[in-house]
Amino acid sequence: MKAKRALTDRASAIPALAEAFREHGFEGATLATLSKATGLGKGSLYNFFPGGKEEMMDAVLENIDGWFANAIFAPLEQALDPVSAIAAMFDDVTAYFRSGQRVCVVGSLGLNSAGDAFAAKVKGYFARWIAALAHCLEAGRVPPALAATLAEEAVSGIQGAIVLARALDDEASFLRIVQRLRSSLLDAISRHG
Amino acid sequence: MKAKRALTDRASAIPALAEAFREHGFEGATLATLSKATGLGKGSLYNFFPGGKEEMMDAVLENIDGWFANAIFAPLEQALDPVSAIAAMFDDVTAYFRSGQRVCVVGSLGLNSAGDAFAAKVKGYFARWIAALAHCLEAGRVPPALAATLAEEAVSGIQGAIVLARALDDEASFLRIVQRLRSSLLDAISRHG
DNA sequence: ACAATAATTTACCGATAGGTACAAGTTGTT
DNA sequence: AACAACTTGTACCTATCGGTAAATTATTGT
Repeated sequence: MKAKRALTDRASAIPALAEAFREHGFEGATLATLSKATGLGKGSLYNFFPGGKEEMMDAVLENIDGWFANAIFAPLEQALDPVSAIAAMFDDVTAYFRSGQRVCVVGSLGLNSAGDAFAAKVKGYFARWIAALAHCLEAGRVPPALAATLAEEAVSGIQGAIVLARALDDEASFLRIVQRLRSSLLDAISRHG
Repeated sequence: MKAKRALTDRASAIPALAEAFREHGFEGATLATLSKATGLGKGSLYNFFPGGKEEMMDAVLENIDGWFANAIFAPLEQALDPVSAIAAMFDDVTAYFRSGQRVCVVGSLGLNSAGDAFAAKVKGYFARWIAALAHCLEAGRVPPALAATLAEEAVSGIQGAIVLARALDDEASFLRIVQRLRSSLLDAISRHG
């Protein structure tokens, strides 16, 4: 066998990398930081990610995208039960972002020029999220135009809630804002359904 | 006379510093970057800001806070004409953030650990904005509880709109989101006024 | 005109950045 | 046990980081 151990170890380093990038940003996360976070020496890090920090961040984004695709996007796109899919989305997102104390790596990447190299992935992540949510709302009989508006508003609103909760160091504000967004979407479905 | 020229030149460097910090973040903005952005040599920069990058960022935050206090917070707190104060706020904010293409330095500071040193100022900025907006809504006869909710939602929503517009590289989404927030607040006033 | 003061340039500092090279150690397979 | 493939630690590289020191060049009030 050839790559089995390599793959599992590379994969198991990614969550730690993600956490380091989350906390320090792409520029702020030094190789020393990443080494400490993963418990891997610099040599090992470059063995798994020959492309350096950029490849590490790429892997992190891939990993995040995979998680969201599986946990969030797929249920929305499937839309078997729009109401509970959306309810689940808000629950999962609240847990994922630790009530706003955990930064969204993807969102924060878009904010400074260090993230230019990842612009396409950042764009794809948000575009897919919004599209999936809009589709789910439409499945709940919300008119397309309103569905698009609400979806955009919800995804944007979640990002804003993270920024605010971090700035105020107050997760209650995150919870309030997200709760309102949730009600707004579910109300729309129950109004039109 | 002693500090006259010093003060004016220091002050005139601040907008350029702000733009550099906006684009690259605190860690990402190197002294070389800041030097190029301001047209001042490293030595001159340290002459005006002996405390280095941290003092530069402090000055930038002070400057931003001053601008917002004057252009945004004061009219809201005064609340002579709530409707036009809020309408003006959205206009000014849209122009200030260039329809979401310009990052909010304060918000982005809160996102990574590099901003820990400025946590108090970041918190104060958002707290004052929300309080001022809530006060203005109350002056428009919106009940206190609803006013607080709407104010929080609006400030958070603007931050989210910036994140999303940057991520999608689409200022139209910023404009749509902010337009909806504006309507939401003005409607609340016209409903209760 | 002149001394005092402020601003800028230049050169420099140690520390650390991201990244590479490679030898030594593990590991699984036969 | 032997072998190749994979993994890891160490040492090292150059560039640049934030920051400093001192010399030089305007400005300034008197």
